[in-house]
Amino acid sequence: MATLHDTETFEGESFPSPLAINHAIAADLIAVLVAVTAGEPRVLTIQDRRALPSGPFELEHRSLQSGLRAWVERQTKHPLGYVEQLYTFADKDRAGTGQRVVSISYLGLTREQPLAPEQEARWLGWYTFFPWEDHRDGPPAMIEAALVPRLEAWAAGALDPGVRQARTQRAAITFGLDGRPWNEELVLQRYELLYEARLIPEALRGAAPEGEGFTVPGRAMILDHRRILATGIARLRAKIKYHPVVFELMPETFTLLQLQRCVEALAGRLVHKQNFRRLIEAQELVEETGETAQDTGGRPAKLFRFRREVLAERAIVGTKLPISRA
Amino acid sequence: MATLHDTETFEGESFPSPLAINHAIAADLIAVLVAVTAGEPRVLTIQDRRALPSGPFELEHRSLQSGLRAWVERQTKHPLGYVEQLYTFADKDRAGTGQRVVSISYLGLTREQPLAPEQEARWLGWYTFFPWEDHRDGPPAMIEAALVPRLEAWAAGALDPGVRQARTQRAAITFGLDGRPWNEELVLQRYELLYEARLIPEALRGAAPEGEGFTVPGRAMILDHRRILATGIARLRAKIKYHPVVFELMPETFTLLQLQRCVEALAGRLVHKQNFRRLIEAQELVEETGETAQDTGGRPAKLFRFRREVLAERAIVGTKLPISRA
DNA sequence: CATGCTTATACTCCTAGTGAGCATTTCTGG
DNA sequence: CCAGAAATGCTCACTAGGAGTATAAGCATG
Repeated sequence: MATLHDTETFEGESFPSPLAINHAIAADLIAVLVAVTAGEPRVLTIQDRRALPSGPFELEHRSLQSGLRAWVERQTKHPLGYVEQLYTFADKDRAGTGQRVVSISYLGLTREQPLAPEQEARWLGWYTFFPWEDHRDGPPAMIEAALVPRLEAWAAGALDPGVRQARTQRAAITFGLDGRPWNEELVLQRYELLYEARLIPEALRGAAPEGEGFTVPGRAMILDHRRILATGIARLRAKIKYHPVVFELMPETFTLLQLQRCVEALAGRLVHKQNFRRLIEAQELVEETGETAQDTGGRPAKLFRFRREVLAERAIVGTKLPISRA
Repeated sequence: MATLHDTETFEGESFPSPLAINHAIAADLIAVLVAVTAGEPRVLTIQDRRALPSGPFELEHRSLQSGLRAWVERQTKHPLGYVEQLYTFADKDRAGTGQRVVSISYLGLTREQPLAPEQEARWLGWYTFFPWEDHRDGPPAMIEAALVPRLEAWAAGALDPGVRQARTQRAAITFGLDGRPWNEELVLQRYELLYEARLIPEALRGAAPEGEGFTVPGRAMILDHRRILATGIARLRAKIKYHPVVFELMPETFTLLQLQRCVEALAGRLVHKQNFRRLIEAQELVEETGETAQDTGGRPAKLFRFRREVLAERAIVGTKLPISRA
């Protein structure tokens, strides 16, 4: 049928009926599957650790979400505790082939299970892909050593002084330079900045021959998979602050320090122990099991379990506007 | 080509290559276009106010986002100040035809412009579709009068006492019953609750013949467009709290009260005037133009303009975890 | 078995943000 | 001149959350 996006008029017919089929395209699902093991955030990868698992668009399921869940659980035997749609990518030439592919990406939280050795899938720490994102021991040295000089060169390379200033400012804000605070949620912005500055191997593909140009440490992935992973990390780092999803990554029972280490692993930065406990307990997110963990290396810690009831008891709040409660 | 989602094994080949085309499906874009006119939040509709504008999946553009922007601006002559992807819907039988359609929905902010009279598109206040969402004059009477009794009946209709209790609790939380606070962000949850309770005409289609069953006030839309609209409203209500997008809905210059009325219109609730001003000025989001508006009916108000620089100066923050700044 | 290391747990202090109300100023319309 | 409507300025009280101190309870080791 005729599509109308060339029509310059805007009359009755100009908006096609929502029932009309406009373009047949190809679609698939891409999953960012996250677990936290031994205090490290990890993602499931395939293809020699260079790709995120992607799968068919299943037609049988009630919803995309349930389709994704069933597919992952069948393929990996990892039950998914939490699933959330991330973003739909359909940029031109994503695949580099001229082929238009729509990829609907999802974030899934799980607990790492042993993978059969013949399987191609591997769990890998996500800081392998984003070494500049782990600030648990302070800002990684590679930021000052490798990123800053190249970002400065990139900024200086702009002809227009306004652009130069804007690039410098963007780098300073996203990477927390010049005494600015580090904002762990800007994962995607940082990746995109490095991409624009052509410091990411993925950005050089097609243009320069592989191997040319200075690139920055951090494992590359195929196509735009690293961007999708960055999107997932950013979403998760934001989410843990107002929704109790961390517990989907924890074992059934855990100590408060384990919980804290898990949050820190995801956020890539440390939190104040006493305040963390105060916050968790004030919200009544957990309850004691009555047991203690003896292998802490110090005073035994009480074991806790997530109070699943809170998911029903509460709705997510979080208000920044001066809203009257009257 | 063969899809692998029936395979129960998980070996090398089980994850198809991301380049593989798994299913050819139909895709379109759906836009929630919002403006605030005369203190009322409005959305652009077509098809006798029963549908959101939807359009073709454009292949020429660099990205989905730019494709949507170009399409809307060409069709409606409304420049879009802000565009954000909402959600991708592909649930089975969304269209009711068995046809699988993927709809990528977007939220766009603009300023209402006159529409040519022959155009099918119409701006309509969004509370026409969600009369229970406007709490600017206190909770609408229709909640107590029309919603609560039917939700109670629905809850009581469950055989299992646990389900009864859960339904009652959900209704109480989402609608702020039993002295609970009203949370304006739960737009989608409220709509889905009413949908599940079969109080929404859209939920009765196909099952019961049209006209049967008690439904609740509020204009219906085709397919799942009202759900998409609810998603957009919810997203916008959340967004205005931590990102300065309201200004995309305002004229070039405005008084602080106009700005406040705009926020209140979107949030569906009132804010404390003095605190609102304090917040806006503390964040240095606006600057005085030097002029005053005389037609306020009282003391003339200073006119302000949005300081666009803040978009570059700042990154969005907002932290709820006890994160150390050291 | 005393000592020191490690971790858990309990309090205290301080400050920025913010909800709420009062008071004063400056306009318009009778 | 007076009432009404906003705009604008200021105070107050409370809370969340950042940071530090102090104490308790285990283990390893000489």
